[in-house]
Amino acid sequence: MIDTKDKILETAERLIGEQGYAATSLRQIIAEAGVNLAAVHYHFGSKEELLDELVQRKAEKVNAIRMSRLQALEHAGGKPGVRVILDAFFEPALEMASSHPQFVRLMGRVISEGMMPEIAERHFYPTVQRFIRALQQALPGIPPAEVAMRGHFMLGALAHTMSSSPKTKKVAARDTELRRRMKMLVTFLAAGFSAPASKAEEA
Amino acid sequence: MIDTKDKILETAERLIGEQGYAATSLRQIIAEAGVNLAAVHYHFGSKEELLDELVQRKAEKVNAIRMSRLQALEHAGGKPGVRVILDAFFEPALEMASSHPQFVRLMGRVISEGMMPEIAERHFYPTVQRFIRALQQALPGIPPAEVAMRGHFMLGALAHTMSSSPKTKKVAARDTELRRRMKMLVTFLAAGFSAPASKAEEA
DNA sequence: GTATGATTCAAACGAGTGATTGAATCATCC
DNA sequence: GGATGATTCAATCACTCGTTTGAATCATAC
Repeated sequence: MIDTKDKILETAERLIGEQGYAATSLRQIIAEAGVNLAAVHYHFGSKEELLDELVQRKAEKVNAIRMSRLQALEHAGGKPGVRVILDAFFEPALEMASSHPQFVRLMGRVISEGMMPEIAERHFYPTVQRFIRALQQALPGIPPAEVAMRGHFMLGALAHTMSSSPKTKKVAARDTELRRRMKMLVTFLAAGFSAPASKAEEA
Repeated sequence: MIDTKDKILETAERLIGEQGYAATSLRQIIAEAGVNLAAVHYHFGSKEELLDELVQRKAEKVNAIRMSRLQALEHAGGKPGVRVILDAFFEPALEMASSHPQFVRLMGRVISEGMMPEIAERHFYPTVQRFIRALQQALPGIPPAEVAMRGHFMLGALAHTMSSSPKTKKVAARDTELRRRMKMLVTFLAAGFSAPASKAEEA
C-alpha cells in the first residue's frame, strides 16, 4: 500500500471526470483503486467532501499561478490586452493538464454539472472574478455586464472542450492535441471578447 | 387525468433540466407529476427511453425549423454570412425556449452531461454537422478542422448558458433576459468564428 | 515486547434505485 | 350491458447507494 488516500483521489479524479459525480459510485472508485470502502469515509468523511478535496487540491495550484501571472501583467505598467489576460488564464491550466490529464476532464465536470455549485463557487469563482475584472478594464468600450456574460460563455466553452478532451492516446500525441485545442480556443475567445457590444433590443 | 404521458414528460423535462439525468430519480418525477411509478415503464419502457423520447420530441421541432431556415439562406443566392447562419441556428431555439422554458435547460444538460452520448448524437449531431458545413463554406480562409473545433466551443458556450438559464421570474422578464443573453452569445460567437486561423505550434 | 493510536477490513445498516407483477379500473365497441 | 383492450394502481422484486460499526491489523514509541 503506497498511499490509500492518494489512490482514492487519483481514481476518483479519473472516474468522476469520465462519468460525472452523480453517476460515479464510491464502490466503483474503491474497486478500481483496490482499497476498502470505509477508507473513503475514514480519510474524507463523505463522498461530497472527497470531491471537495479533490477539486481543491488541483484548483489551488492552478489558481495560484493564474493570480501571480495576472498580477505580473498588471504591475508591468500599461494596461494588459485581452489576449495576454486569456493566456494568463489558460496556460497554467494547460500545464496542469499536461502532467495530470484527468484533471482537465474533472474541472469540466465540476463547472458543467451544476449540482455542486458551492464547490465550483468556492474553488473557481474568486479567480474567475478577478480575471473578469481585468477583462472589463481591458475592454472599456463594452458594458461590464456584457463582459461578465462573455466570461460565462468562456467557461462553458472551456468546460465542454475539457470534458470531451482527447482520450487515451500516446502521451505526446495527447499533449500536442490538447495544446492545439487550447490555442484555437484562446484565439476564438479573444476575438469574441473583443467584439463590439451587442446592440440593445428593439421591439 | 388529462394525459399521464404528457405529465410525465413535462415533469421529467423540468427536473432533469434542473438536476441532471443521473441525479433525478423516477420516483421524484412521478411524485411531482402525481402519477403511478409503473406508468413510466408502461408508456416509455425505461428511464433512458423516457429521456430519449423527451429529447426527440423537442429537438425534432427545433431542428426542422433550423434546417428549413438554413436551406432558405442557401437557396437565396449569394453565400450566407456567419452571422445569418448563427441566427438560423439560435433563433429557433429561442422561440422554443420562450414557450417551453424548461426545454433550454434540458438541452444544456444533454450536451454537457456526456453520459448519454448516443442520445445527444442521435438528436443533435446531424443538424449541428450541417451548420458546421455551412460555416466552413462561409469561412473559406480558415481550415475546416478549426471551424469544426469552433463549433465545439459554440456548443459548450450554448450548453452552459442554457443550463444556467434564468430561473423563476415573471414570464416576460425571463423572456427578455433570455433574448438578451442569446443576442450577446451570437455576437460573441460570430466574432469568434470570424477570427483569423490560429497559427500553428512552434517549439 | 507491550501499549497506543492510526489505519484497514468485512459486514451490515437503512434508504433509495429502476424494474416487474397481477389485480383493479377505465374506456370503447358490439 | 357484457366483453375487450388500454391504462392505472399498490406491492414487491433484486440491487445499489452512501454511511456506520466494531473488530483486526499495522505502525510507532516506550
